[in-house]
Amino acid sequence: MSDTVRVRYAPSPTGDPHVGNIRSALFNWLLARKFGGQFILRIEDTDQSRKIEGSVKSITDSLSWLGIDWDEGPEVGGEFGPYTQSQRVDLYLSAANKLIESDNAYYCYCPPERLTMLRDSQKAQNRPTGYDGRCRNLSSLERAEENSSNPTPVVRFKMPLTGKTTFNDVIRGDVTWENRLLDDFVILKSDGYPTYHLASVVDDNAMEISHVLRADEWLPSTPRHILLYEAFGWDPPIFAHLPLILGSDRSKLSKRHGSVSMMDYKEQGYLPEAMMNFLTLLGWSLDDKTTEMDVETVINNFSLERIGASPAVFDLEKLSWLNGVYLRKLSADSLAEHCLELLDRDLGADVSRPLDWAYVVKVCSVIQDRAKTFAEVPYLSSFFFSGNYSYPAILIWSGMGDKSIKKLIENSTDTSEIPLPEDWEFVSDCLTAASVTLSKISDWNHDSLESQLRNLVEELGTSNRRLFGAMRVVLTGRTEAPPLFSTMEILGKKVVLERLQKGVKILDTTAK
RNA sequence: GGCGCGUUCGUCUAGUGGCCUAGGACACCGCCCUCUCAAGGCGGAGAUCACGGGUUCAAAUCCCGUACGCGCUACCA
Repeated sequence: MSDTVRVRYAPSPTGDPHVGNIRSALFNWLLARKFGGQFILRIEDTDQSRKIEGSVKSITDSLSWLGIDWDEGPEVGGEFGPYTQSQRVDLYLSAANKLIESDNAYYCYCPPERLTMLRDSQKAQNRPTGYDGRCRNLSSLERAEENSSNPTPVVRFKMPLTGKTTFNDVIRGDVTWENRLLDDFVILKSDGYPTYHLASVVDDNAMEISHVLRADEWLPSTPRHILLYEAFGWDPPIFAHLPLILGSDRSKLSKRHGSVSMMDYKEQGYLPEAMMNFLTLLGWSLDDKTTEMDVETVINNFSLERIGASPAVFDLEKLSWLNGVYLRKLSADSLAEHCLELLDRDLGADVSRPLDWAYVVKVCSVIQDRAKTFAEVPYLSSFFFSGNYSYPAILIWSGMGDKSIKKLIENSTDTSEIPLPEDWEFVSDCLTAASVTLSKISDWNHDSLESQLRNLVEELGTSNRRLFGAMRVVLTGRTEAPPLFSTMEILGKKVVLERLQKGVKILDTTAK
């Protein structure tokens, strides 16, 4: 198989590509790369009404972001082009004519209204829907007559009335349909454009596609394609229908399930490596215990045999976790690079721009273990950039580990109604003492801050938890933040002393 | 309604007749680490392998049926 693999990803330009769609692209690409074949990008724009401007760019951007490249297609060309179906209409037209000549297809003059009525009455009678073949056996005289009232007929494929159609799906094995249950489907529309069925078959043949890997939703129309190949006298490619990707309610993943377009994930701060890894696992597995894999590993081990048959739910939580795994592998520098734009966008207006690069790198190094996506970084690090935050004095006790107060805060709408505990004066004194101790420190770094403050805990007769916890709230406005000494080192002496003094003031004014 | 596909922990999955008293990962719970939150380490709970029949010395794995879910049922792709 190694030198004959030619696969394609054939999206229609109807908007931003969907996660499931890109997963199909990925599996095709993986197969091509594994076996040294070609991966072809073909734009299926045969539905003029659904075309959306900018879609092709969105498609190529999504692929490129993930690191998926194509050997033939828009931008790169290739000897089987053009790779946009609207530029190949003459091919489909002559293919349709060939089928008419060989009595495998015919003109159908039925107006859409008749088709709708037909379908409605079939539904009303609980009968299977489908074209009834009215124009299937028109004489040339009748055709001429129909043509004068409807000069733009469609072309329908003449389905065999008997027999069965079977094909072997790599993932599902033999699948069989009764021909009499299949109707005469349209292959050429009245606007002269082909339907998907004709266009994909003609192109897959012309482009010498060896394997068609597409979503499971295409399985029911595969017998049509097989029959088309037969009518043309062509050899069909190998088919593999990939399991659907579902939303949490187990229906086909769609907009109602949240973000489904690939670029949304880029914007939400996910890494392409993580997305690639995650998508790979949706329907494929390396073995019984590997979940973290780089692209090379996936390519080297990829095989159709290990693709599962059952649909998979898109689990955002697992994606987030996996993204965290990749995010933690980044250097502080590259993490900073990824976050700079987001920080610039999301940080408050009081933060002066441009952001200081070295400072951002330091902040990122301490945020890294706490972020699952880049998008979370501005929030997680905002207090490093601005002291313009507020907190109720009572939050200090929550920071010191007082669970009952923590609960009170959670359950109250107005925290100013919660009275400060009796030891407020001592806490205030502790903060002042810390401020005095720190003001004497000349070598402002993590280790000396740590040793000085640990000594202070002893002197004050309090605990690490309480002193450090109180300081954390005052220095960050939060009870959850990166480790205190690193935070202080990054913040710098001046800012730390200012915030401590402000904290004492907040405490004292609240208490009086 | 018709046709098709699917069915192993909540989720992603391993499993291709004996290695399965069903393995891994996410999520969950507990412990450790610890100045908080994470990260990390360790451990736990969680699947009568949808159900019912066969075949076989032996079935999650093969066969048949049933149920449920999903997909398709356009001059969309």
